[in-house]
Amino acid sequence: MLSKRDRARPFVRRSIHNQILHEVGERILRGVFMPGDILPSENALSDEFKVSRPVMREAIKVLAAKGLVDARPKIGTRVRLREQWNMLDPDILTWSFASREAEQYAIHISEMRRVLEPEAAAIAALRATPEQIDRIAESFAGMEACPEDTQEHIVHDLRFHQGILEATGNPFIASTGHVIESALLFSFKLSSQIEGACSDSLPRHRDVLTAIQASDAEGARRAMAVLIDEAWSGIEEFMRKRDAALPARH
Amino acid sequence: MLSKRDRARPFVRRSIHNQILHEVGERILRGVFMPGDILPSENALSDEFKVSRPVMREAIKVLAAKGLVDARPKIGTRVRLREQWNMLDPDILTWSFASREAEQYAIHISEMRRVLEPEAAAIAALRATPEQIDRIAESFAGMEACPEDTQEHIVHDLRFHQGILEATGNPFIASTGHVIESALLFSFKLSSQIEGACSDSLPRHRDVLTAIQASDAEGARRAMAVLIDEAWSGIEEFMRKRDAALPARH
DNA sequence: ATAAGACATATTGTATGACAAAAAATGACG
DNA sequence: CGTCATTTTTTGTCATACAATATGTCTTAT
Repeated sequence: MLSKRDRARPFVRRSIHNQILHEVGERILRGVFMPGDILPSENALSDEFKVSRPVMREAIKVLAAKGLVDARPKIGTRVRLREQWNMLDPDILTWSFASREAEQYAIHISEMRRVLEPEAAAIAALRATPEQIDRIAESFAGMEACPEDTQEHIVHDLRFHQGILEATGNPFIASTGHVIESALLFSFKLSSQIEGACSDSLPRHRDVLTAIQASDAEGARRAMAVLIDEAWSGIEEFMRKRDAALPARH
Repeated sequence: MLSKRDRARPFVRRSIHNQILHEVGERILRGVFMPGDILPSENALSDEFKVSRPVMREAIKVLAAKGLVDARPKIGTRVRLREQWNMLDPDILTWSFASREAEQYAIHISEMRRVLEPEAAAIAALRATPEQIDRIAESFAGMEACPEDTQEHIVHDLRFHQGILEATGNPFIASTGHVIESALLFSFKLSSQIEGACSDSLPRHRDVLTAIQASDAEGARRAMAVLIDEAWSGIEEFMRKRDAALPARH
């Protein structure tokens, strides 16, 4: 039942509970279960997924914890309105990109990066400890070592940005790392669909790194802004190309 | 067992499962269970709280969903490192302010507001629909109607800021509303401890509103920055006063 | 006929007990 | 002494039963 999706996501999903959580969560994000809808009863769901009710309940409780649903006796489990969803939850971010509006989400996430990361870089430039700077520098070295558009490159890229967020010393800003992660994964998925056109973002990353090493807040802010803008226009270009190739979309 | 805390939090906690979730979550944030620690086994915990194991498990699963713990067979349920916690989760935000580092968290949250909200106001100034502007204006009217430092005033204040976040049209930015909420609740709790000194933030709010109504992005950005800075310096002043009054603080 | 109240009903909430699976610790054997 | 099987502990899963809750219906009295 989940075979296709399982192949797409390499990491193991140990527990049955987890598989079901992701399946139902994705259904909600994909609009199979719409906001305001009442989910099938726990019994019906546990029948459908061939699991016991406790397992089903654990999954539903987790969905409720993320703000996706609201369970009440006699009423049932209702899908909450989108405004109530905790879009910054890592799982919800993942599921978002399985929905039909994935590109809309990408646009919004990019906008959020544009708000957060330049400022984070500026703060990091002022506060980063030597160890934190080292970690950012190592990530950059890793990016240089791996060819762009490879899985490994993405990992280092992510570490680079996450390292900056953590170097702000602000745990709340650091927690937005998941947002950046999903953005990078999306751009990777997209760019792997089209040949060539690697934007070569290394010089921009270097600018950010050197500014942070020099405790140059203003420079870090600007370099990061340029980096994100370029990355985003690269993605936009991809999408335009793809739309031109496939004129009959929807 | 939970009576003191129950009195402090007016809203009902329907299910036992929920009470336990909050109790254990708060213990983790308070450092009773430290990162790296293994929680007592499910059986031990369900005994302590006098609940069945399924209920205990549901609570633990929710904690795991928020990134606080990681359960594994034979190993147990380990408290994850703080960097792994999803600090933007509404519950974790709430529990944070029950910890001894509440004021540190407040500082960090304020910094995050300083990053997010001015930009959000600028975006909202460009994109807000008439209905969204109406909602912001109504919230402002509500703030004018209620005396500062009342529960009602806080509610309208929160709606004001949340309305701006939603008016960005960006669901991820809108989801940061919980961060602002916890900041407002904290400042309310703090200011209710000390008499007088209402900072009178109404004029600043009006500045933001009029800028948004005029689609003046730059004006909205600056007005919001001023608003947050003033609010924060008010809080700082409170804390200084209190520290002066209670010199023997650990 | 209408309105108020009691009751049936469906759904989530909680409890109990048992077994499966996994992984670490232990002990036996080469 | 090292390697492999065994034991053991903890979470993972299942099955079933009953309690609590809120909706909707149905009865009854005015």
